[in-house]
Amino acid sequence: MPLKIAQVVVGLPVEGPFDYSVPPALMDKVAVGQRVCVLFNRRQRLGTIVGFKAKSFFKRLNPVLSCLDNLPVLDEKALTLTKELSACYACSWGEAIETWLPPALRTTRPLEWTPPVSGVKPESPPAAILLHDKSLDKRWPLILDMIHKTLDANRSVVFLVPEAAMVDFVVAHLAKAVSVPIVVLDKKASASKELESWLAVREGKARAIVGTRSAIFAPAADLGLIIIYEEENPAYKQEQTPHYDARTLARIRAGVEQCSVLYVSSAPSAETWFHFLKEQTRKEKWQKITCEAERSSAIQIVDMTNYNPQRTSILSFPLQNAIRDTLAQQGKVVLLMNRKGFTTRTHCQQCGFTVKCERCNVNLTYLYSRKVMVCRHCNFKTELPKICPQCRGGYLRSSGTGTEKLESEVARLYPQARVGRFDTNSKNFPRQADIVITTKAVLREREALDTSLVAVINFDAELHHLDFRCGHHAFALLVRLRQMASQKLLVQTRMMDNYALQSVRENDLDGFYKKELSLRKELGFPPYRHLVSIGLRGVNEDFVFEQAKELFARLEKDHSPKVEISDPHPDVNPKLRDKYRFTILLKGPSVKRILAFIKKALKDFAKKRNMIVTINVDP
DNA sequence: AGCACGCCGACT
DNA sequence: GTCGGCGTGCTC
Repeated sequence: MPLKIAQVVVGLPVEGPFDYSVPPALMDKVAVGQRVCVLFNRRQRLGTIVGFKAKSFFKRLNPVLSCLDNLPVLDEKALTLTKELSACYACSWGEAIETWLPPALRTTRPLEWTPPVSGVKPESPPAAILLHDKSLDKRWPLILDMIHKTLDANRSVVFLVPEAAMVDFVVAHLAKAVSVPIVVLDKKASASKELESWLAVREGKARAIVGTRSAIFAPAADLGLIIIYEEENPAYKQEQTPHYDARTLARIRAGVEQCSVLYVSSAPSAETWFHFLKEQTRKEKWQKITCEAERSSAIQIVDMTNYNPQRTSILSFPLQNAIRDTLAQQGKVVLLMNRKGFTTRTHCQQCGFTVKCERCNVNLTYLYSRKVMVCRHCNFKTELPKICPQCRGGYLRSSGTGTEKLESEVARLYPQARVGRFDTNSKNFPRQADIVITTKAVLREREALDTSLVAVINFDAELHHLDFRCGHHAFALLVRLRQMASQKLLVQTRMMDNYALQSVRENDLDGFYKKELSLRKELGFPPYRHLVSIGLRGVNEDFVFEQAKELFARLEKDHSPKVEISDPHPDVNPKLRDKYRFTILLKGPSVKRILAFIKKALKDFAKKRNMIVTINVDP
């Protein structure tokens, strides 16, 4: 029997596929992986053919209106990868495909393209390698060697970096060593430029690809190697739906393509470390390479327990001395602070009123440089009020230290030094400055900097998050900063016995992972068990909370003993952009199992107009 | 997602 | 009576 019916998925949160008839005129054009134009719910939409069948249960089928590509842009591997993405991150196959496609092809715009000549058979079996580099200079020869081997075998390389700002640095490194053209896939290019680069990859004209997270979908022909640079960076996880993790997708894609994965990091995530511990014993294909450092810089920990920054300075005396000594030797200093702006709280001394963002209910930060108050979440800006808007009497007083305040403090203490500031909004690093005040944004520049002294002003702020990964974040921060400092890393803290701090101090990196993994195991966190969060948000606080409680009751009803469900609770930021937010957290041994369970509960949970429900796997 | 259908309150 | 508000269901 002829297979006349096309199975089509669309980029909406609906399960498919949907059946469409194929008109005779399109009979020899349609194919699996082809983008098509279809009428879906009375509207013209982009669809993708994922299969064919002979008969449909539906009486009246709409026809496929047109084929958009001369040849299907999604091959079998892309279909498998997107199917997996939808299964692991709780979105529809159609949504996964639209995530895979470049924005220009998420429309019903037609495309003419020439397929690559491919079909290289892999010479060596695929491998997974963790390059744990305790030194910064030894990683590149190893990385370039693997790239050369892959390109020489006529296979392509996808090089992922955590943020767009690192692309140029990596491209510069590769350009010196690689003779083939390097193409960059990133979202900051215009849609047409982006499509141009994407097509160069799809047509097999570019085999060395550098990009951020989404480049994990690069349609590379004969993919041989995926590199995940600075693997521990949380930016590999997407913050919008679908909340995919490029590190996990790299493993999935490697399985589909039979290619190798190289994780590069000085402080690998506990999850990746765990995989290499476990897999090493099973398959020798998983291997960890450690680059030992020749030397490591000194580390000084300053106990701030009995220190009152109000009375003296936010810079402890040991830090002041260290800065003075470094400046005397013409060395460069970098000071880290996790708060931007001048002051972080402005309140009335008479009535206690605090200036807050009405949309997010958080204190506004005062930016001295631009003379405005700004919300760190929604970017709301307002003037600094002269008198208290509540009691109309008292004057407002500001407190809390940000990078701008620190800058003025440093300028006061070291009037002879050139002081600069660097954060996510800065274009170039102030290389001429003797002392640079910065946020974590400095880490993306670290390989190109020559810094003698690095100091963390308020290390404890890194540990106060309610995130189970904050121990590792603090650890990774210290490891990388220590590498950045040629002379010394200084840490101001009131938590002298914190294990992340201790293991960096003792240079006992393996010890950190042992401790971290045993904690994760004990508390039932990834990688031992998996978390899935259901987020509910909406304008009416009571309504959203009621809905969250009802969903919780539904989940509890057929409670599987292997899945733990938390009560609905307000988020860390309970109100953001005028929406109240609640979360239900589920914990269990398998992601797919938890998702199946959620799907069942969500199925007859009536969708509400004024509320958004999102699912986040291993948030 | 986004649109139609339907079931209740205040209007010419 | 009926206009239109939003809650609910469906999309091949």
